[in-house]
Amino acid sequence: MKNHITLKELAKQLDLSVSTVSKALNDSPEISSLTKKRVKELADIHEYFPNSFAQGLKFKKTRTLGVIVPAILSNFFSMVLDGIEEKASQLGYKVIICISKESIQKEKQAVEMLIRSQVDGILISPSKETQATLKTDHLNLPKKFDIPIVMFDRLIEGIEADKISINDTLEAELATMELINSGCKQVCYFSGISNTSVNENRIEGYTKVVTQNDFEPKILEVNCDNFPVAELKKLLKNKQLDGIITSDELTTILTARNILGCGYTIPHEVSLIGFTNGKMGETFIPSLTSIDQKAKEQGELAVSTMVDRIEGILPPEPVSFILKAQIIQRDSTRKFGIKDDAFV
Amino acid sequence: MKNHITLKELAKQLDLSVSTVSKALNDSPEISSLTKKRVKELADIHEYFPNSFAQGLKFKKTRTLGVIVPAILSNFFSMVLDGIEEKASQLGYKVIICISKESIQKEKQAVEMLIRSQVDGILISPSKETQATLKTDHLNLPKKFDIPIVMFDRLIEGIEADKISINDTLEAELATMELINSGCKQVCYFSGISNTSVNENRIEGYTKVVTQNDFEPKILEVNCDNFPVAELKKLLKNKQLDGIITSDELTTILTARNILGCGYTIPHEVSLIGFTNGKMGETFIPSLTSIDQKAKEQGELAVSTMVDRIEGILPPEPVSFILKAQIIQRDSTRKFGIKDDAFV
DNA sequence: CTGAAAGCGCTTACAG
DNA sequence: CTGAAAGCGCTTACAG
Repeated sequence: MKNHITLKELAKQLDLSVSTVSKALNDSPEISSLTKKRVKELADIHEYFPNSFAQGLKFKKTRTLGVIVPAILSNFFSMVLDGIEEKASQLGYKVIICISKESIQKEKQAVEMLIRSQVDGILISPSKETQATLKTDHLNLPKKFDIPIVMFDRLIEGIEADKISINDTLEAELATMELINSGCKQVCYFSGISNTSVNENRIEGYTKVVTQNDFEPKILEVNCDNFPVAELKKLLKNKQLDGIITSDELTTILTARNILGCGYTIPHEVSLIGFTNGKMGETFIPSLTSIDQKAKEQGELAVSTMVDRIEGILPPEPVSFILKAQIIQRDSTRKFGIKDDAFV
Repeated sequence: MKNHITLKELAKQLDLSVSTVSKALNDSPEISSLTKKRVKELADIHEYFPNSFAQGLKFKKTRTLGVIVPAILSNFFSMVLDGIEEKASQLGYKVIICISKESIQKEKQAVEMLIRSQVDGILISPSKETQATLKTDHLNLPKKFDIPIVMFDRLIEGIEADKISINDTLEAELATMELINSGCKQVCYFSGISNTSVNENRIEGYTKVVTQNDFEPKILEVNCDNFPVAELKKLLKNKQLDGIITSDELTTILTARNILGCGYTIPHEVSLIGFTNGKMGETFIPSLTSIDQKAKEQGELAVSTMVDRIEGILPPEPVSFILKAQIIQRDSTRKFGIKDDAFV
């Protein structure tokens, strides 16, 4: 930063005033084209960049967005970040990324840090802890500084923020129906992401459809560090399980592994649809039918919504966008029309 | 940002001067403790944060690091980023993340943007295009502005930068030996990341060991969007392949899938060791023996090295750190001591 | 068409 | 112990 040439220095070398140099560089119509040319040439030679602090002090805009995600070692959030980065750089915004590690404490620190850095807006998917405790004071802070928030994927009611998500309830309904239509009698929901709005919505959708079909809803909590094999085995043995909706990529893969490990076949004995469509499910054998949550699109839309908000294009009331997810048919489900043995 | 209270405003309300308020907030010994108390209380009430632009203008330090990675949808780089973010936030640094998408053009834009944002340092793993063309002018730019660079994983000679990596040549040698020791006669290298220093080093190590063992080195270029199944099948059929080193996670998984798809068994007919240890390989059936490249550690070390550099702790000459990778034994390789049928 | 001046919000040597 | 002043690098209304 030492050698950063300044307007002052440029002005001195050109024997002009700082104001003139500034205007020339900004292509002000006030300045003669000859002067502009001289100024720009020298600026090029010295690789002049305007000092962004000075500009920030003036304009009170940083063209920087803060992003807070619960994790980065997650295909879903990686894809969201990919979308965010791509759209932001396309629109000329920088992105500061913070990872809350599902901790409300780290999330709060991140919010404060981003405010102090004067980001123009904050994009956030809240931590599990925040969603579980509903302690959201720190999420109301940015508003006090006039910094808008866009929440994505995991949403919290009562926070003034624009919201981007899919309809998790509906998508869980559709996935459950899909399994039932393909002949499943005992569809369970395997949850590896407790304490998230997303999970609760999916359970709601799942439960609704299962109940309508006179089945008993059955939810298994999965700790990915210690998969509940015994429970799975019991369900399989007692014939209480022939279809599964899983909540996230890792849970999906581990579930599939363990089903095969217990000696059952997929999709014949057990069918499986997993939330989040990623490489892991795609490359598993058999490849897994997955729900594409439009991660990248959520990221892109979060950014463009934020930029619209910053630029005052949006109405004052928060807006919500709900993207349509999509079931990607692969080999962990039986195809429609091909009936289960029981129906033959 | 509108409601951001300033020192001036605070001073007015307290009937003090701006200087006194500033000093009080910074705990200067010049200020009486009573005054400090009054000032701090009011600052708390108004949730005062110092304006980081103004501070930046003064101190010429932003406590912000720029990071440029080729991709984020990669387990390896996600883990590096995880390490970077964790260490940086621990040391009180913010992180601006840019993704080059393996394009020299995007990489150059990112460098310029980061310079303009006056980051205190830049951490970079260069794009394939940069490594292939060796056009590195844009990587010499930061030095002109006294912004230090730390390169990680993929390195380029001749750039003044601190460097963090593993010894890819050595690790490829060890992996190749491991396969040979377990009885493989025809070890191939499958490359999905051409045009990277990392890849070339691995090929070098692989070639050395294979040649020493009087085998013919054989390298297959893998395009992950269009896996060369025909070539694989031919190699398998002609018995030219019973062991594989793969260059990256996706190539590894696709290779394993296709071997099984061709009707061969892993590890009995073909053994496999893959670079990059991630969830995909761990959860594959069979689980895949992988080389843990210490991704997170590379990220953490890149940050702490950068901070040492910024704080002037390091000697003026660039330093290099080489981390030791580790082979994680899983089920895609035969165990030592269990000889191949041929040896019984 | 060019320039002097004020101001963005902060810090810090210097006075008192 | 407190405050006036200068300065960080930029922009922009205002004068000339």
